[in-house]
Amino acid sequence: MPKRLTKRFFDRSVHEVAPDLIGATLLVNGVGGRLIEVEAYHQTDPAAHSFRGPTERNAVMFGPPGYAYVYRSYGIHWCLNFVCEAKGSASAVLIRAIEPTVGLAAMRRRRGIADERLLCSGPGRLCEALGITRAHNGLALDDPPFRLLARDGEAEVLTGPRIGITKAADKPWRYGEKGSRFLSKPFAAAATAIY
DNA sequence: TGCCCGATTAACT
DNA sequence: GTTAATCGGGCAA
Repeated sequence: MPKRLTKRFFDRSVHEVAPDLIGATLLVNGVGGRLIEVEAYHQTDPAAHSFRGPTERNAVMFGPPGYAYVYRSYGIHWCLNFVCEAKGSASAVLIRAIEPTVGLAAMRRRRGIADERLLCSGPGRLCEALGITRAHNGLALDDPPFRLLARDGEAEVLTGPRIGITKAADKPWRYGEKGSRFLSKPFAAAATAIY
């Protein structure tokens, strides 16, 4: 049986946690799937919400690791992050894509579409499919409604530039499963492979 | 206070 | 390829 991820798993550099999450299973109230694509953000990173210090929105990022940071994107969508590293380092992993495996009917109903590939491929889309809202901000990742299971075996992970940012756009802090059709965008052919 | 810009998405031309 | 939807934060006035 796959191992549950605890708060200790997240108490490491965000750049170690991010690739380790690829292939792990995320369920919210029993609905979800396999993590396919994530991005790392750190307080020293100009693209991070925490870069300019704590605000009401990003307060969870400044707390202990192993908790969910959920924020409103473009005033419309929700986006889910996992807080990493020791309290105060204000780093987090943005969850960008999931391969839906459990609760397909619930996800299709929430998204209003049938196409499996588009159910959870994108940070806003997966939050809609999993029913994630502001109510999940600050909740522990090792307790219900969350359920996180370590990946079973190895994964081929690619890295490349993050999506949709203008600051620090050159940093290769996007991580994703090689060849997955559930990526929000494919990786460049020259993307570095790590395991 | 007002204005601009986003870690986005779907529906346009 | 372009644009609307819509809200929190940053910053100028």
